[in-house]
Amino acid sequence: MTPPAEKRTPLSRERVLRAAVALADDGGIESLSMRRLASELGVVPMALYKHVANKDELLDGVVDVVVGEIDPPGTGAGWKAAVRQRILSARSALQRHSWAAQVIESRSTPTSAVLAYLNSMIGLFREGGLSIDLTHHVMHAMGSRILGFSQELFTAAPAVEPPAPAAMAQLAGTFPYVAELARAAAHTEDSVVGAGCDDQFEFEFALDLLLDGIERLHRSGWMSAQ
Amino acid sequence: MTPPAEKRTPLSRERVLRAAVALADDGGIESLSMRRLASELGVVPMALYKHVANKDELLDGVVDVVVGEIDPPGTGAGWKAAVRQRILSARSALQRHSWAAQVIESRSTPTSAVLAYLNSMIGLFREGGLSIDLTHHVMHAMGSRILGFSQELFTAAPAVEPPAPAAMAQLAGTFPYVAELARAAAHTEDSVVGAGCDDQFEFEFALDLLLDGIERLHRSGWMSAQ
DNA sequence: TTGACAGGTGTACGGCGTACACCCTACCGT
DNA sequence: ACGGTAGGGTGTACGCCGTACACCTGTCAA
Repeated sequence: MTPPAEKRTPLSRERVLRAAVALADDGGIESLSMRRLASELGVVPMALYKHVANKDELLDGVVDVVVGEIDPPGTGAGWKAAVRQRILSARSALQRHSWAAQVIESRSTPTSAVLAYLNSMIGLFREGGLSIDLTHHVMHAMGSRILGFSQELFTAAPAVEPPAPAAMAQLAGTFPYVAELARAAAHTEDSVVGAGCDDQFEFEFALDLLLDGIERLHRSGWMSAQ
Repeated sequence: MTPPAEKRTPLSRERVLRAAVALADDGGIESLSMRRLASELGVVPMALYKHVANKDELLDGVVDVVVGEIDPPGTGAGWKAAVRQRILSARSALQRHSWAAQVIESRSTPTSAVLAYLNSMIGLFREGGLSIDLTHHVMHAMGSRILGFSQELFTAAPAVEPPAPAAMAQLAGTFPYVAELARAAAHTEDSVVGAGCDDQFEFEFALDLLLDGIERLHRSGWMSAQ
């Protein structure tokens, strides 16, 4: 009995993927289910399967969306600066979608967008003059950090609870070194409120530690035993 | 009607955790469900909840089991050798349970076994003479590698399929640098059949890159800007 | 004897991914 | 004008998941 009404714009793979990213952005990755995504799009769950083969492919798709947000490599400057800048760009893309790292890690096979990114990254090293041999090992050494992963031990939410007064005392007794380090980190909180550590600083510290080491190996003409 | 029969030994938290580890060891992490675990133990699913609060706590428990397998720190030698050896021990524990890295990463809060491990790791640096400041940033820089994580971009199963002849050609066209690197890696396969890369070598390469950089910073009296 | 308690059971609910059969609409060549 | 085909949305159903809740049973202390 409803008049023709405005006919909703039909689904499309792209619309599905964008909605999936949006859904994960607010609500976290665990709220991205086929059923919820469908209802978000005002559609029955099975309708999605006309546009993505299954949930795995959906996840591959959202990974491609996120990776697509990484800036293209800059020009000029040396390989070191170019690599550094690109990785920081990747990191900021990952930070815009806090669930993305976890999803990328869960994939067993790289999507072609990821391959394209890796390809251009390898290119930066090679065109910077690094040998294939060194470039190969360097890619392994950088690992997922190349995609901007922080690789922290625990993403932790202690941002919400300060140190907790009593817990701190017990910590000091059982894990004195951890406690000492936590205290030291708390002092340096010239960053935001009580977040503890300056993630950006830590990331760049680690990144530069690696890049400097690589540069040293390169300059000394390092190569693996035969 | 069955006679009293031999009464099965009752469950216990430890028996549950051991069975969970065994179940994940063969069958992978996705085959570790409360229901399957229960049936493996000849018991009804809800029985498990008398020994673990919920699945999250079960996972925390299995993490503790795995972390408990890491060798205690060695004595003598310098901090660098001690750290190196301990991390390699952690790595071998993670390799014995290939699902463990993924599980540890999925936890949002460190179990106390992990904290104990971290504590002793921090201790190695501190007792080796590194400043609190440097130790702090170093712990961040090492990140999950401290637990033996490989941090490869993709664990990939290309071990089962060699390079695939046709795919390789297309790869060369679209991603020339990736292809070049893949070819280079394939040459060096002095390791096993066609696995491609020597994971152990790559891990130690990255580890030493970091440790050498850290040692250099330490010797030069590095400290963060105030 | 009683009663508390630890530990195993059975039933049930709501969520998940997705197989399969269906239907409706738009567009095609005749 | 007309039947055919195909793309895209639907409805139902299955088997899996984690787990809340009420229940039963055996053991041991008081």
